Amino acid sequence: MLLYQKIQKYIQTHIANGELAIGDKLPSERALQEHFNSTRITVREALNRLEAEGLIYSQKRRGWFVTPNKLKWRPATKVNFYQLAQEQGFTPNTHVLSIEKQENVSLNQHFSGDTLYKIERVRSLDGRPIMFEQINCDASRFDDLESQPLNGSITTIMTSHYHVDINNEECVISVTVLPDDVAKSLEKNSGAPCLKVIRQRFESSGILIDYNIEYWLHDAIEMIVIGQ
Amino acid sequence: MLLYQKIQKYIQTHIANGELAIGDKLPSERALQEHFNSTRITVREALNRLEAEGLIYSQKRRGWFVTPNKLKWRPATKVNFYQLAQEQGFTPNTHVLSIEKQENVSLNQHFSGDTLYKIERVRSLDGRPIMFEQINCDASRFDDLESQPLNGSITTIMTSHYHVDINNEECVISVTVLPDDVAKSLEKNSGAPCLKVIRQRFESSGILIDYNIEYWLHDAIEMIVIGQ
DNA sequence: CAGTGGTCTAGACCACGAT
DNA sequence: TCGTGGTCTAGACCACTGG
Repeated sequence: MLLYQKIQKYIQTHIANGELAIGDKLPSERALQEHFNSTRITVREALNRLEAEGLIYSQKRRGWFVTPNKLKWRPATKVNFYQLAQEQGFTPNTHVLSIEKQENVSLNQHFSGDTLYKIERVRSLDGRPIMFEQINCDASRFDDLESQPLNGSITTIMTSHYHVDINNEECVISVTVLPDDVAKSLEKNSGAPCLKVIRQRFESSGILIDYNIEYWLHDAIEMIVIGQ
Repeated sequence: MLLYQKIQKYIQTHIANGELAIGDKLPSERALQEHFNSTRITVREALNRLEAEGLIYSQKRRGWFVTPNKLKWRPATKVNFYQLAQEQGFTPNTHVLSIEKQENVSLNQHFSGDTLYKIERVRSLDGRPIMFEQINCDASRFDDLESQPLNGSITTIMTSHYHVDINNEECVISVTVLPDDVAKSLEKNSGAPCLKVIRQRFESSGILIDYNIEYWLHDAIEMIVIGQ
């Protein structure tokens, strides 16, 4: 067995038998290096593989930690983030990074209005930032949106306050890496793998309600999709 | 700018301007190392990041190549792999690794029958293996399945020959790494990131038709999901 | 058989986090 | 300030691929 595999197995075992619990910090890279009479390169090879596997994660310059359970998410249902997270035993939080109006240029293929709202938020579970989202919608349709409580469910605001009826949505899902600015917002190193979701939601008239880009940490989410 | 980022940018640029086209082999790690007066560790840092990004991929001990376009896949529709691939300009292929009957033990929570078929296949686009799947179904429901052409659409066989009506399906999607045996089948290094999809399909009676596990290379697929 | 990627050693310096 | 992870150097040997 290769050395990095031994290190991997060692950590896997300690997690499996509970000596390392969810959220715990792993020994430092140098401590592991000494324990295995090895080098940091090899230790980091093992850590990187465990990270790809989703067993551990790193926060920039703070260290390596045992990954919590994944949030099970059904994108096609209207259950909101707070409810979903709480049902699964997490303490959710949403931090609004920014809301601004901008001219409809880059997204003009999507919206008919000439001014858009752009909202950026970070969502956390038990204090761990796991998702960044950018929400784009028509400013004329959602007049004075900035005065609404934007750290809650935007969907609820849209349906209750603006009387939008969300009829259907389309998600495009791919695996890629966090853009640098998103990585910073999520306290991750640049280049961290993620699940990217582009969501478009429509009214029954066919009009586009919002166009959203979400970046989920790859180890923080499990999507459940029902077809037909 | 960091050295590995310079190397990354160099390769990105060469891909963007077409000097490196889809499927092309990159210069060897040692050639890149010399070109940047650096070391293989740093070169490999850059290559690993480009791989995570999906721009390049490696085949075990053969080298690094420019990633082809992603297959756009709508899991909830019944369009089969061949048709989908051809519509998008790929030449698809399916290789059946094995078909065997086994006792219903590990999956007994899913099927009522006491014997199951287990089929393992690898699917390729333009000669590149991109997906491994294991199909499990009830042997009594699909009598003599091994005499059917298993390198085509199993769905078509089930509907046409066995008169199954597929009513709905549930997919559970997560990001993880290829298990070692799957990595070998796909000519990848162990630890390669992937999209794992567990699909269950049901008849309108609610009976489970098949229980499938799919591993897609993370850079080979883009899923499109329609909700409501 | 030559060249490639896969694994590994034994160090180093720096920026940032915790305290 | 000290310890951490992030980046980087300068090598080495081995297993496998391809010619």
